[in-house]
Amino acid sequence: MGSSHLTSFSFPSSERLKGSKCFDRVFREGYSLQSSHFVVLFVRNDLNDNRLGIMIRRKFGKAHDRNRLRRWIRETYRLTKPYTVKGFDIVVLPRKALSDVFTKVSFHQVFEELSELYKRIGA
RNA sequence: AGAGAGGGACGGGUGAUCGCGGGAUUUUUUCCCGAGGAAAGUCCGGACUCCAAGGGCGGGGUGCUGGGUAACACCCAGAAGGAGUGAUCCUUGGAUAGUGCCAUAGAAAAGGAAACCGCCCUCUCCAGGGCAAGGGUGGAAAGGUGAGGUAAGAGCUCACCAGCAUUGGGGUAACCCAAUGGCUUGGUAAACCCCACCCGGAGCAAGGCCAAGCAGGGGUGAGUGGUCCCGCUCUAUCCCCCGGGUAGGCCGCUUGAGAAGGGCGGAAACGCUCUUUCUCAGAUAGAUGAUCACCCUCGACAGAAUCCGGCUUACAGUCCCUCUCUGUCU
RNA sequence: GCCCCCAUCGUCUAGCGGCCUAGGACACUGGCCUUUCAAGCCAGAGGCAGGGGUUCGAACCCCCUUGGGGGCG
Repeated sequence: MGSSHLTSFSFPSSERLKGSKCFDRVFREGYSLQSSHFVVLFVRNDLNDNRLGIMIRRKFGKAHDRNRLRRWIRETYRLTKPYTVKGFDIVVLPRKALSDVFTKVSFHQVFEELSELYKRIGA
């Protein structure tokens, strides 16, 4: 019971989306969900798990801010894993509106917004 | 107490839970480590790797002097000039090797030439001659100030000052001091340049190995192409273009001009030496975050990507050391 | 990550350190013309990315910062 609880929140490297072919497939065939600050693209894969990819442009901000946003997106994915439908390749993109207000945004706001989008995957 | 000057250290802490990267132990867990003073800009200097092998040159860089260093455009000490009451700070080769430029204004902007308003003499005027003190122009006007001298003036003469040259002395040197001489020589080298010293080029996506796959394919060139560019020289069936195929894994990859402490040398930067001291990120879609509790001053700038030595830029706040000036009290 | 390049009116661009208070084209505004619009003519507004330095004087020369763009196995 304890071990299943541990694995449910983990984030191994097999659950990360790698390779430009995989990204191209999501962009070409995927469905999109949008909020005011994020775009989530997803497409069904042949695996039992989800795979998460994050794309943040250099234009978004300095390296420190890009790292922070990437960690927040991954943390949100990790914490909402038990409530998310399995078997999809997911790509998360920040929109331009986020980079303008990013210094004032907290983790909770990102978490609220992204977890809503994650729940709608596959619907 | 106030106002400053110089230099250094730190960059929230502790505990718990979940999660991530690496290593050790091993077959399943457990333990250990895990961003910065700037990791940044890529502005310099190296180490390292490749460029078939060379050769000088072009070209580039640095710029008071001496020392330190693997090396530097960095650091330390000193010199000259400038700013400040001061602690301190700022600047730095050569303009008598040559060339160029100095718009407008101004008479004249650099082989020593020139005269607009002027001054003086000859003189009725016209005109001729002497002069550069004063005015004016300009960022800058051909040494400055004072006295003598003169028709008026002028280094024409003299004194002092600035500057130049020579000689002597001190200092490793930049330079300083003294004497003598002739009376004088604009600014700009972050303009070309001269002098002294240094530099081959590209960069870890360098480069090497393995696996898979495609087509041992087609075309141009023979003094063309490549070694950063140009020229010379040397070498080779080589180079380039079009089209096609992969874009996976491993090595490089982190122990190093390393850190801490002690001793010695040195004025300092720094160097030498010892410790059975410490080992301190190594990812590759790219690891540090979230939650809870407590405390304080409620946390700025901001994230390693081959590695070091600097410089520069960004930065909330806290602490320490040395020194200066002003005011008050004893 | 490493290595380069660029920055001039709203846009595309000229520009020997002094002629530059920066020229031209399109676009914009106002006027003339036209019954009206377009075209044409006349006039106007609007810029050297920012900060230091060299120079008597910088769009131009030298540093630093910022913002764009490109190349690589």
